[in-house]
Amino acid sequence: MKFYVTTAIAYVNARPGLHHAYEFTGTDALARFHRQRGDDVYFLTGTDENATRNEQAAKEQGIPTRQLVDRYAAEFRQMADLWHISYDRFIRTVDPDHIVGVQEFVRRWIANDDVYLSTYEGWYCTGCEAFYEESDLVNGQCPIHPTRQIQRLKEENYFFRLSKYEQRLKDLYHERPDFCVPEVRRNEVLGWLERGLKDVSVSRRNLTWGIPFPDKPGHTVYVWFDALINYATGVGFGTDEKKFKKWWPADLHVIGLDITRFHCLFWPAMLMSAGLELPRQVYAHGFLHYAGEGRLSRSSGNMIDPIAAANEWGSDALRYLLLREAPFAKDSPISPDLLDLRFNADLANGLGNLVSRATKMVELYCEARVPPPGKEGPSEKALRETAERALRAHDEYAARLDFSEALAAIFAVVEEANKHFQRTQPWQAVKEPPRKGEVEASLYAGLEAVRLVAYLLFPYMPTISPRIAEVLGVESPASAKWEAVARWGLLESGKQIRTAPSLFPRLERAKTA
RNA sequence: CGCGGGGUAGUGGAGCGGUACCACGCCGGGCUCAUAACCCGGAGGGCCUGGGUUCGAAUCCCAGCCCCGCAACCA
Repeated sequence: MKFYVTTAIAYVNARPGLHHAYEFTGTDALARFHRQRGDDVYFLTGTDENATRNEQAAKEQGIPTRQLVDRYAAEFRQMADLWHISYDRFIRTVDPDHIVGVQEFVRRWIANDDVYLSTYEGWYCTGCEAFYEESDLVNGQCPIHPTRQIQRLKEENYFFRLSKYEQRLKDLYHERPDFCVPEVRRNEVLGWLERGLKDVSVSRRNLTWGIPFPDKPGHTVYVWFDALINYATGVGFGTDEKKFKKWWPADLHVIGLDITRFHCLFWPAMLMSAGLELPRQVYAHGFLHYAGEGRLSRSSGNMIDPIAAANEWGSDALRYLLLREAPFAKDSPISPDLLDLRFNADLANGLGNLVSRATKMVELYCEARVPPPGKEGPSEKALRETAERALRAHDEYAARLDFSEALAAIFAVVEEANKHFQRTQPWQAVKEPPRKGEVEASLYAGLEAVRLVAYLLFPYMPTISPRIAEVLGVESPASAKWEAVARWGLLESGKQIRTAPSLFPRLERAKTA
C-alpha cells in the first residue's frame, strides 16, 4: 500500500528548535514503521520561506532575501539529516515547481469563482508593520508598541470564499470522524465550525517577496496559503501529474496543535475548491514544554538546541527519549535532566546493559556462538510470550502514532529479558556441567529477545538498531523484510556473535530526582 | 457567561462509578553475567475546594479556585 505522509513545513524566521525535531522525528518513526512493514512510502518535509518577514529581516541584515532563506533552510535540512529524518523530499516553498503548482492551484479557485476582490481593514502598527485585531489591542494601542499611534488601514486583497464551504466541511466531519485526530483537536475544530466561517484574505499587496498571485499583478499569495499547498506540489501537483496521481491524496498530515485551524478547515476547503481529493487524516500532536515553567521556546530562554542536543545525547537516543517521554498526542514537560534520567534508566541500564550481559555470557559460556534453543523452560516461555505480545502491541500503538506506548511495549521485552536472566541465572548453572542445556536455553532466549527488540526499534533508532543486529550477526533492520524476521525463534544456532562497545554509556552527570 | 484542555505519591503520568496504578527517584535486601548495572521487597498519596447523586466517586452532576492552549490574516 502507498503511504504519503507529511510534516508541517518549518517557518524559517529562526533557527530550528527542538519542537521541529520532535515533529520530524515522530513523523519519521511513522514513515520508517510503514516502510518496514512493506508499504510504499513517500515522506515530505521542508521549509516555508515566503513570509514577508523574511524580506524585512534580510533588509535589516543588508543581504538579499534569497540568501537569508537559503541559510535558514540549510540549517533545517542539516538538522533533519543529523536526526536521520528519512524524507523523500525536502521541499522549499521557493522551489520553482512549488511556485508553478501554487499558481495553478489558485487559478482553479479563480475558475471556480471562489476568489473576489475586497478590502481588508484593520489596525496597523507601523512599529510591527503588522495588522492587529480589535481584540488584540491593549488600551486601544499596539500591545508591543503602546506609545505609538496605531492606525486604521485598509488594504485591497483577494478573498477566498471559505464561507461557501462551511456546510461541506460540516459534512466532512460528520462523515469522517477520524479526519482530525486526536479527539481533543477535533472537538476544537467542531467548535470553530459551529461558530461559522468567514471568508479569508489570500493575497498581499505590493510585496516583492512571495509567489505572484496568478493574473493579478501587484498581489502575492498570502504565505499561509502558499505554504499549505506544498503538500500537493511536493508530489508533483501542477508539474508532474503522474507523480501526483500516484501519491495524492496524502494519507496523513502531521502538524502541531497550533495550526489545526489551517489544516482542518482552510486546507480541506482549499482542496474542495481546487477539485482535489482530501487527505485521509490530520494528526495534531502536542507541544514540548520546559519542565518547570513555560513553553520550550527561544523567547523564554530554555531552548534545547536540536543540533547540539543530537551531538550530546546521540540522535538515536534523543529520538527515543523524546518520543517515549512526550506522548505524541498531548503536551509534555521536557528538560535536560528528565532526558538524562530516562537515558540512564532505559537506554544505559536497560537496553544497553542487556545487550552487554547477554553477549558477554554467550562469549564466556558458549564460545561466542549462538547456542541451540534447547528445551523451553517456564522462564523462556514467559520471555517468548512477552516478545510476541510486544510484536502485536507495538504495531497497534505505532499505527496510531502513540509512540510512547509503542516504545513501552518494546521495552517491556527488555525488562522481561533482564528478569529472565535473574530467574535462570546462567552464571550459576554454568558451574554444573550437567546443566549446560539450561544455560544454552536461557541464553538463546535472551539473544532472541534482543534480536526482536532490535528489529522493533528500527523506526526509532535507525543507527543503533542495525548495530545490535550486527552484534548478533543477523540481517540489518534497514533492509530485512519484516515477515522474514519478526517471529520468535529465527536466530540460527552456531553463528558467531560479536561483542561491541557499550551502546549507551551511562551518563554520570545525571541528577537524581 | 468566547472555545478547548487540565489540576492524582518528591517528579512525570495512567485510571474516568466499586474503594488508588505505573515509571523515575528514594530506602532495605539479594546477586555478580553486565554499563556501581540487574533482581526482590519497602516507604510515600487518598486523587484542587465546597456541595450533591449513589449502597458506593479521582471517576457522574452543580458551584468555585487555579493552570495551559486557542480566539482566523504575525507561520
